[in-house]
Amino acid sequence: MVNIGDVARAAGVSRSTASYALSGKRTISPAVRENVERAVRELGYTPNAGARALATSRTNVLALLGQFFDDEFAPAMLQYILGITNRARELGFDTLLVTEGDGVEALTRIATSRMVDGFVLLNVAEFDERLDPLRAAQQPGALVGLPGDATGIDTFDLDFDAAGRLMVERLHEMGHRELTLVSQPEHVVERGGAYVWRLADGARAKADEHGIRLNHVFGSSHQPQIGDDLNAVLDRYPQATGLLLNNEAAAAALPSVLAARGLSSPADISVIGRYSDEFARTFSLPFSAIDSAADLLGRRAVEQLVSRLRTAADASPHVIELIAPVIDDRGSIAAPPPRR
Amino acid sequence: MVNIGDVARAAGVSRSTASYALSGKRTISPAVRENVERAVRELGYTPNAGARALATSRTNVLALLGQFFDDEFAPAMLQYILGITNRARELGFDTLLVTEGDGVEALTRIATSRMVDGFVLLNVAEFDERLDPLRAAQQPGALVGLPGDATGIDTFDLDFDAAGRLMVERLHEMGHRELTLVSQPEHVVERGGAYVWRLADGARAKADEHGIRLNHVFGSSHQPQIGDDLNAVLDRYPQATGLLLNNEAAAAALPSVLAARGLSSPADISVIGRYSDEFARTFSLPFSAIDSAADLLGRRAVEQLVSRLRTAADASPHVIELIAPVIDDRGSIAAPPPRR
DNA sequence: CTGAAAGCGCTTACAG
DNA sequence: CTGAAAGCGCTTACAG
Repeated sequence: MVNIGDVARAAGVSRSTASYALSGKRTISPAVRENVERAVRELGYTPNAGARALATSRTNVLALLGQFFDDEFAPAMLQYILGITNRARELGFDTLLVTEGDGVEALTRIATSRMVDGFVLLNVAEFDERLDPLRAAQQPGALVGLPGDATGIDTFDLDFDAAGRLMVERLHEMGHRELTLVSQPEHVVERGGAYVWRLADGARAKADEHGIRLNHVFGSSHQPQIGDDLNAVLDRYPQATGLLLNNEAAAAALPSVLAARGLSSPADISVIGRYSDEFARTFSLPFSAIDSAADLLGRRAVEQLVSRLRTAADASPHVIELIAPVIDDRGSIAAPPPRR
Repeated sequence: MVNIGDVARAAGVSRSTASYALSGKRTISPAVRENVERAVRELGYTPNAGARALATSRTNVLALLGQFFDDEFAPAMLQYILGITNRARELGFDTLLVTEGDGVEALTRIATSRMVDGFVLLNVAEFDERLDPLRAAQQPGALVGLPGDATGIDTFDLDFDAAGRLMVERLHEMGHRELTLVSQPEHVVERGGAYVWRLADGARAKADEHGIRLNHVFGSSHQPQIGDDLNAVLDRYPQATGLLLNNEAAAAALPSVLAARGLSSPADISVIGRYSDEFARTFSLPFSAIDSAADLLGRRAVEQLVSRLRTAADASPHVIELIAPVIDDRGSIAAPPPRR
């Protein structure tokens, strides 16, 4: 394989001059620079990544630590992943995707072997075991998902509290008086999936403010159970005129359930979901929904991480950035039907 | 950061002895070995990945080159990715996920910088531009997806020809005489998505063999267009009693379409899809389907790649492994309804 | 069974 | 504006 010595020889300069000509870290005479660049082109030279990492203590690689649970909605994860890998590349970084079950072990292994310059953690839980090892690591990190204690780590998430409030507020404006919220499975809550209760608490607060009755149930993550769950909910709360879905599987299942019951939205029932726009487009879920902002959150996390890498690691204070919820209107919100 | 010199000093041996004690590449007296192991534990030593890569020319990292097209079904990709990353880790490798648009440029960059020991290419097309650079690279590769010319590269794919045959055969057994195949969008074909015509050709051959009439249409990749497409197909071929779906979006859209038309499967129409079992479970698509075998294909590709890394690169002949299609029976296949 | 030393391919003070 | 040399942290012949 061609190395910088080959380039230097071909250009008739020393290895250090070749290196400087490429990095631009000191002034090089135009003639020499051109010779070096030509040699690079002709020989097809690319620096050896391992050698460069050893010399500079920089790898230009970020680690992306995912967590994939059977009872959460895996397909949604891809949006975060693509946002992160694409933005990282734009900023000059490659991405190591880490999916092993033991995130603590993986993080420690990768941090101490200095394979990466920084970490992005996905699907962060209320008490996330990966956070202390991350704080102990030499490399900085950024979180997608708000933990109970984000001290010392840049954090990005959808503002789920505001999302819950917004859902209720919008339906209140249209005149609804009773709503039902379908959340992720209770397992997700037990595991520390704070976004579930943050949205529920926000919805509850706003409902109380307006004197709206809010029913709250946990739905399954897969069909056909979630279909049964939805039918049960509709049976149990017949007076509810609006459905809030913080559960992607519920959004995917609801069209069939409504059709089977001879109901349509928004004529019979208003619906607001919370899922990514890409997901809605792929399945064309006909429901207005708060965008998960998966792509945006992933990109923001990478941007912050890289900016921290390019300055002194702790130069700037750590941020918690909660994205304001936005409803993509797909026409499933209207006034409730006349009282039966 | 603690290095092998620190370990050696703490154990009272030379750096080479410490290294050999850890690698087991030569016999070490038990006492010395224990001293070294204790030092490693106490100091929390992990070898520096860059230094090791430089010394050994091995990174223990694989590159996973994805291609994500807007008109194919992105969520399905995650299954391949997870199969690959998980199996790689089991075999001692981490995975660099590469998603940038220009796969040729990415492959060349990563190969020449020696960031990885091998490549897995996803979504390989009939004339895939990444194959020649892969053949030119120092590192071996494995493909998921069968190209027109797989010379010199290990290749894994579902046997789509057999899948098309199996779909038709199964419906023929039940007495169907006219079927409609809904494929991916025509754009996918134009881009070289050979699996589309391989399945269609297989279905066509088997249909001809049995004197079955086979209609073939290309469906959209997103709703609501795919819903319209399905309605158009049902209007246009009213005599067809079986639907073959080589299009995930069609499978996701069909339940609503059937419900809206007052049809049910299999009573009114038999349906066979082709998608991953996980996808079916997440959405509980009620249709029998040939499993994409995404997880299995990803794992097999990694296993072959790693075994090639562990022997001489070209020691064994290259394989083309086509996974035999298997139908997951979900009860959507039955005899056609009595002639209207 | 163990150690001293060379070498992997870079970058970057140091010296001119 | 440029070069000779040290050093990053490993592994592995070479020598004993």
